[in-house]
Amino acid sequence: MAHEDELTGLSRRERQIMDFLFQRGKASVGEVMDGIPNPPGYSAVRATLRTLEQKGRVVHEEDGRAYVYKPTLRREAARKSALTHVLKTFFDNSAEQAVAALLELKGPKLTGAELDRVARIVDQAKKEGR
Amino acid sequence: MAHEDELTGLSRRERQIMDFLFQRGKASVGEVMDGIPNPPGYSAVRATLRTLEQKGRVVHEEDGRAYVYKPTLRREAARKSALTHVLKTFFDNSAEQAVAALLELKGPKLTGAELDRVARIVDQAKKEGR
DNA sequence: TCGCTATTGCTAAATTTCTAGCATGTGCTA
DNA sequence: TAGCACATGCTAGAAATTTAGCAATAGCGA
Repeated sequence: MAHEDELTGLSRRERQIMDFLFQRGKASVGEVMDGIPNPPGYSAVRATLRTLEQKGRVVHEEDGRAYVYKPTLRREAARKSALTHVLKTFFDNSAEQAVAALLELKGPKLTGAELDRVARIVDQAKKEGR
Repeated sequence: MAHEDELTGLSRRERQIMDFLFQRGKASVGEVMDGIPNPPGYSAVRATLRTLEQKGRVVHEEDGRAYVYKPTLRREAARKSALTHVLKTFFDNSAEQAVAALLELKGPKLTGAELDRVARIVDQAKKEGR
């Protein structure tokens, strides 16, 4: 299960930076530095990114002279992995409870239209289920 | 925003152990050791737990001679914090997308009854929303 | 009671993470 | 062309994490 370490195998900074990259999709060293709270110096960010590349978590492409980094794991897969982990850790693997918490989290900020779309998603799942 | 560090401020082992504690509710040193993958020795687990206690993340009570540790953050709050983070990092803060991914994740393993309950939750949210 | 086992307290060392800074190269512009 | 701005590669030191091991104590069964 090489998957297990997908989430746990990173140090603090590494994870912080990975999260930012997943959020953004891709970013240069400077963008990472500006984007994370309590950032270290430029060199430190570079070094961490280099480590992540060595670990196979990110790749870089060149944009002019500058490197732009992006995660190797597709967003789709990363989402799946993250949700699985949260589900297992905090919700006893109950999707039902997780959905409830999710809706409550957003609370009044969820519009009726959004809820309608969610309802449709649930409906869809039900049809496919049988 | 002392909340920000709620998730990021922990080292690798610390997070791994915290996750386990959230999952279990509470656990002794031995249980932690048996419960996590690639566990270090007994002493290492103890030391980490002590650190976590010092950081205020767990407390211990005594069960006979043995210490039993549990998170200080209530499960409710921990759930909220974890979901918020996942939502922000992987779903552009879209609860809708997250619900979709959640249902897809479980896929065929979701029973019709469970989906019904989810549907009811959505309905409920809709009513409260206006 | 005696010895065995399990547990904690503590100390210290190995390893990893985190960071800064210098050397170097490249393009841009005055 | 000379100098500035900005990027990378690299090295090495500081700080934090992770780990092991020894001493001491308490319970429990033979």
